[in-house]
Amino acid sequence: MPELPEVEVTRISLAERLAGARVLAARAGKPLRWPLGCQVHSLAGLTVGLLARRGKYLWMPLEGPPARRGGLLWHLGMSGSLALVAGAQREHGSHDHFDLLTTAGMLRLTDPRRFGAVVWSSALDADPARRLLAKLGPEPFDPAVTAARLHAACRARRTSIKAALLSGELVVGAGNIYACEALFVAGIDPRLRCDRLSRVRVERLLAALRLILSRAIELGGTTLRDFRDAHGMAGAFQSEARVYGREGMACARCGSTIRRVVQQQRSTFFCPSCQTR
DNA sequence: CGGGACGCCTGTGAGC
DNA sequence: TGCTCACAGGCGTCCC
Repeated sequence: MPELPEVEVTRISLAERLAGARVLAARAGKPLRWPLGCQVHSLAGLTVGLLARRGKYLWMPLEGPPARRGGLLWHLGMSGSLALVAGAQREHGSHDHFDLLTTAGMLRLTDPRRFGAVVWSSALDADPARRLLAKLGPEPFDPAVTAARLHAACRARRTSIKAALLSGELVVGAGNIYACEALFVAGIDPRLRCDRLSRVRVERLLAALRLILSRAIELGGTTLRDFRDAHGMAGAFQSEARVYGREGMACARCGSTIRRVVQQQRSTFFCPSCQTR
């Protein structure tokens, strides 16, 4: 589910509520992608700081005495979501794999496929957090990301532009939905080799990506099935998708039939007329 | 070294 | 109705 917009929507819906809250207890359910890396009871007594996002990860600082302080790095995987759970619903279900009971409510990670993770790290720039974030590209809204720099990065890669976007090494944040949608807006064939993109087309792609990601955040993300923000609200971007999931349907812009191809084991949707090589 | 396939895990919908 | 198969929002690891 969660690409950058869904993770950012989650962050926004949680940050103010949790800031300053005290951790009362924690509970781990079935194993997630990586082990937690600390004892659940060692989290009690720490104070939640301001939630931050890096790529599709959330960083939750946990303040306390120097020997105990650190934070939790969260990832929602394919099917994860975070919710502030009301008191009456504290009984956990079979897909609820991590609970953080705080003075501001209970934060619960629900993740049927368990590709997500919650990992303790003593600091964001210490392992294991440092290692997990080490290969991430720059944030798409970072002003330091310019068309010129993105173009230079593109010229060094021979894979398809779709695969390059998904890798998160050019810029982080685009997953399968937003990579497809941004390439549609930019009018670029997803099969085009990264190093063949002209400077002007890279400029259009960067603008399209920023437009799509910011619009998705405004709309509360995309809810295909599971995604909810921390208050249980579904996103609405799915109704603005122009190509993703629309194989065989008419392109809203030109009427051509939307196609699906497979690139690196992932579906890619595109309009064969609007998107060119 | 870059690039692509694999595997992790569970649920769902389509087709027979 | 019940079975099997394809596919699903991510990403670290392995192999060529």
